[in-house]
Amino acid sequence: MRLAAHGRTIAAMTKSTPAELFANDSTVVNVAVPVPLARHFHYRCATAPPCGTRLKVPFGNRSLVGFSLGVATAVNTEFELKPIHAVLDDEPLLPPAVWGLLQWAAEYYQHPLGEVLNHGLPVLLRQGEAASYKTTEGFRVTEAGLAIELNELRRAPQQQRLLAALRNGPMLRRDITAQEFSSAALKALQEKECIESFQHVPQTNADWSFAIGSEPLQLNPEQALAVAAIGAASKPQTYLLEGVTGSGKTEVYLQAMAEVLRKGKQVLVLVPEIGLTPQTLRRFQKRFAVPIVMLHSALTDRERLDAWLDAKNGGAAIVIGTRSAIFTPFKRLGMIIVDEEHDNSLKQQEGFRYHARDLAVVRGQKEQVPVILGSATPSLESINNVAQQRYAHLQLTQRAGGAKLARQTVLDIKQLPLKGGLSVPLIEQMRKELERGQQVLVFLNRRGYAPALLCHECGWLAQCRRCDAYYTVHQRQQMLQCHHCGDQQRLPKQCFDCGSTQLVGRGTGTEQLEQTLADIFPEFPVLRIDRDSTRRKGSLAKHLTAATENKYPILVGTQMIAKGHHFPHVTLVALLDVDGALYSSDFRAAERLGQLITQVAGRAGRASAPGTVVLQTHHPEHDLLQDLIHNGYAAFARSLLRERQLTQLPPFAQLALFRAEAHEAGQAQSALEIIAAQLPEHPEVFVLGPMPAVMERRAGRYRYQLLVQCQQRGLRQQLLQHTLAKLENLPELRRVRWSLDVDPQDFS
DNA sequence: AGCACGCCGACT
DNA sequence: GTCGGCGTGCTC
Repeated sequence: MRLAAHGRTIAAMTKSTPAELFANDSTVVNVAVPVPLARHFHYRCATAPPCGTRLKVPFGNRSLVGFSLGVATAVNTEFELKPIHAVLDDEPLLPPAVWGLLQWAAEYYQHPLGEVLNHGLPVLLRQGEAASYKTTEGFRVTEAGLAIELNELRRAPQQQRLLAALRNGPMLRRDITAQEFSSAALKALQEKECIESFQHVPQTNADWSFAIGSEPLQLNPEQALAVAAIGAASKPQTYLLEGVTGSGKTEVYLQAMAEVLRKGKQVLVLVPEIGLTPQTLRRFQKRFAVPIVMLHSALTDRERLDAWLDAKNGGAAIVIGTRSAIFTPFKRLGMIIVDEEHDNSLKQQEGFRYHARDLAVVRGQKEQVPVILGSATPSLESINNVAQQRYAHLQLTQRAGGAKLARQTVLDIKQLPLKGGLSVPLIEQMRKELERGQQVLVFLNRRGYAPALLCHECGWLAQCRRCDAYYTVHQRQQMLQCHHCGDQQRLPKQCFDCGSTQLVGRGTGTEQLEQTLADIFPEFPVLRIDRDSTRRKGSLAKHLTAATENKYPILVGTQMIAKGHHFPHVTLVALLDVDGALYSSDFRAAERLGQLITQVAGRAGRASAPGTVVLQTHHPEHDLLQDLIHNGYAAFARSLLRERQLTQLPPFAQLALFRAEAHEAGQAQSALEIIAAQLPEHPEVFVLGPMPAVMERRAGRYRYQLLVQCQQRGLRQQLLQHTLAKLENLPELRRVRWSLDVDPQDFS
């Protein structure tokens, strides 16, 4: 139906065919459809569904759920429009604040509105489910069922058992079948009219009463000041709560929240990863006797929708969730808390690449609620926003209970022999600590046995066939594994090049470190915590609990242990290899290293046993390390910030990164050249590239990048908008995968 | 993103 | 002779 002869504008259609003029579907509605296309689509309908309601619409030969954007004006199309299939909501699905936030985000991140709107919804709503609790069938005993003697059913033991169970209270069908009652027994009892079915509706109360569970803790002066400042603000604003590890940030959150909850308002808490939430949840539950809802990945789609509805209807007082929870609708939002605001996992790294912390600040402004960004190691962006007086600064410099911050030391390992990554002085220091009955934490950010497999005779290294990377040796599984594309193969016995059997692992991973430590300290059990040792569900929590008890004097871990958990018995923390980040090409490497070291150091110690941190390095004199160790993260971060200003890097410049991937390097590169050619010349805009990504080939694809650097956000916005519109239909770009990342966090 | 249409290899 | 590989083009 694309032929011009068949094509008619709406105007022409209504003029030429009077029958259609009076047809029921003469209105045209604008629809945002969840496809990666930066345009909207028009459909016919009788009366335009209100803007913000979901519609079911035909799209190609499939049927999609999209959002009504209201009546379309100036429709002039060559196509005959299709009618919408159905209107799914009576009223706009999202409250204006969330709708506005999603519109804002689509524009800011230059991502198609249809996909952005879709992203803000629980899966079931994306699929067109009604935005309501689902009633489920339940069963309860009748008068007759109560009157009957259980003995009368002795010849039907199944029925007897079920009736007895139901006499204790009604049950849902799914619980009945889950408890191994037969559905035949259920049916039989129902036919005897001993039981009846009813529709169970989940609790939908839109209100909760505020009650304190446990008493608030006594605040130190700094904490009290922070809580008071948040409570006393005449106008809601954003706060950066910068508190050293163990300074009691959570207590400040709790007491600031109490005020909000007391007024009957709801609180949204964003956490970087869900590994932390059981702890946080327990603490919140203990303090407040109010409904708390968690949004985590283990929920079923229905549970997630129910939680979403609880927030929207006002039934949930507190919602704790990861980054996508920033789009949760609330009936009476009163505060947003972003814990560990520096954490990279708050930025989505695929598709719709938004930063939940930044959106939290935008949402706080839109809804006029205070936003608290908390961290022991704030991002340079947030520190700069404090300096620019966009955020209020709240500082906690004292550790709770008088605990001292760990003493940080540098251990020069130049020319020292290493045993599985450990230097002799470190081993001796560990031995001292262990023999005093203390716990030791060894941090190594590399899982597996060894990061490469080397032929001792010819120097050959086992290289991934799909990436510019070496395979990691996994000894226990007898496998080679590429940590970049997931490719696996059996551990070879012979060199592919010279056939030698002298194959050895080069470098050290946590698996090897665990073994080495077990050999050196046979009397002290070792516990390893990394993605490999905690693969099974719930085993991370189990490992973390085991680590806090004193059963394992030696802890080995990766990134995973750097977050949230506190190990009070640990008095010595060793970081084995921090050198990689010192000379990285990524301008954020130093910031991340400082955060990592400080966070890992903060896992240790308590009042009676302050900790020591040992950094093994080949560059003990490096300015970054010296600055961090002698002046602490706060000062370190501020000197990095000055450096960023001199070099005109974020937060003093606004970046956007185009990425392209293709099976041939030339394709990826020329795609970005085409994009670069579309970028308008401007004296305040710098374009860098196209250049190959740090790992040029990954999973069989060549990857290139094009960096756009701007002084002003507004300028960047205009520029990107203008450019993307032109890219829309370029046939040269169709063969490659390309994407745009606004405020890129990670350049890999 | 999906999904169909469309031209070239290893299989009943 | 077909089933199916993924290149390329379109979606109101």
